[in-house]
Amino acid sequence: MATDSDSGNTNAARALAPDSHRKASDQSIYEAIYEAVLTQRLPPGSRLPEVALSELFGVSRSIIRKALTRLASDHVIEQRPNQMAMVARPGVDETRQIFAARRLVEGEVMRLTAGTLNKTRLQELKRLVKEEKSAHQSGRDQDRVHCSMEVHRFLARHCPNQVLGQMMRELVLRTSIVIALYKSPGMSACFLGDDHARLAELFAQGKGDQAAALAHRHLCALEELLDLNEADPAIDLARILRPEA
Amino acid sequence: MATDSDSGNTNAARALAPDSHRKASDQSIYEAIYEAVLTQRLPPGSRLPEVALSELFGVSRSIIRKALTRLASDHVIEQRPNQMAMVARPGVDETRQIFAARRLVEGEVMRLTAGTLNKTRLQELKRLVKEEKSAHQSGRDQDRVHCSMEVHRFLARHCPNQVLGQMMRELVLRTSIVIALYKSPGMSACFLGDDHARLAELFAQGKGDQAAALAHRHLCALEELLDLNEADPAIDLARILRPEA
DNA sequence: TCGCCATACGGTGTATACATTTCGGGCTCG
DNA sequence: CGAGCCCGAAATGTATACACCGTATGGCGA
Repeated sequence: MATDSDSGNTNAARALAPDSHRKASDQSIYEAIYEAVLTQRLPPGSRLPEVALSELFGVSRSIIRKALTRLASDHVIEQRPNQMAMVARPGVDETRQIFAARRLVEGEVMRLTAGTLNKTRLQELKRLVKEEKSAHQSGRDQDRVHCSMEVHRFLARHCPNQVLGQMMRELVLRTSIVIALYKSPGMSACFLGDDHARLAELFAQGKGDQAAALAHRHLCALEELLDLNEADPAIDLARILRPEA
Repeated sequence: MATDSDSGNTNAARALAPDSHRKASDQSIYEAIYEAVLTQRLPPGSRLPEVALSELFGVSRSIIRKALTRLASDHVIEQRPNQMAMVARPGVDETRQIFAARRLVEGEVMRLTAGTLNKTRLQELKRLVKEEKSAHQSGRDQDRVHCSMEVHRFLARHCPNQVLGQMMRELVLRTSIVIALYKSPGMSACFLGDDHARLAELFAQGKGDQAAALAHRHLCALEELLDLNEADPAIDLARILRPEA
């Protein structure tokens, strides 16, 4: 069986900091890991050793520990006593709850945000959607995922209610994690991007309720695409071999 | 240094731990501060010096800093560089957003939770409501606040969707903070407890939608009671300058 | 007397040393 | 030959030392 630790460590290093992250603040480290998890460069279960990270970013473990504590608080990573932190690996039930919560929150964000964006913001949104489509057609899956996430995060960022916006951002991240965990093999080829384009259109027209309904369907479709009914045997084995309370 | 009542700083000490918290873990410290803020023993703006806390709990600053980092992540306290942490003091706009978010989340929690409680749980809920009423009639405001919070936290804890439940718990805490900040003078005498009793009744009958509607009205009424409209800087300044004796 | 500046103090920011725990390799015994 | 035990490497948990920053205090000059 492939050893988790080896691959996880190496991948973490490559996915996080190419080279230039000397003397980083805890905020920048938090954001680096956050971004890496969001774009699925750090897959669920990736291990994050404090010493390796401290050497990577050129700071002491204090800073790393602060960043990890914050990430754990946001459910991005799991921290167990005397064990290396790892990117969160939510179970099936939690996954369904995350989707349900996100449907609720994102729907309201849509309602509140539609019609409040000026021309510049709308252009930016449409550019994101366009870029996502382009990345999809070019087969650049990494970029496609990034743009898809950014569409949702853009809406969360410009929601008049920033409390809800922050919640939505956290849920978008957790959604990204569970998608990476439970996506079926050919799923990356599936194109949900039309939804984003239509969403942008509804935003331009200020039709909040319709945008909310579309987002709701969008998320339902996304959840349906996941292998939540019969988890992969590999995942089940991984879960069984890593017992916890 | 004199630990007399020279300033409001050391009030935190009295509100947090009488004496028995030697050798506490970061989790217990987190919970102690969390509980103190929730029950308004630590009012908004209270300062939380790391050294004082470390001596109070009998641990080093490392543990304190971890607890404070988590509390800041949950918007319980505000942390500025090179400045003492203080209990959060949200502005008027954020307060409205917190209420709006909580209406959304708590409504859904009601819908999901109603009808799922067994007899034991229902009894426990009714006992809480009863205790709240008793505390109110006896004038024990501290206990009344505590029970009122516990009613909502109880529902959040038993919501089938724990992702939403956790969100609701965070919103309940933030609501408690802004209530302490913006409540009008005679507000503590106002009795919203009947709502809680009716809520418990609707839960027993499994009427989720009605429970959600009631919770919505409950929260609207609560928000209306706050001094949010004429909240000019004078109020904030008065609160800040007050030695809080 | 009022206002300004230098200095001291308290507090946080960061790094590091040491203790404790976990996990894996390798040896030994049945 | 296999199972169990021992031990060491490595990671985290905790405490502490030191540097930096912000603030308050007190003196000095106009």
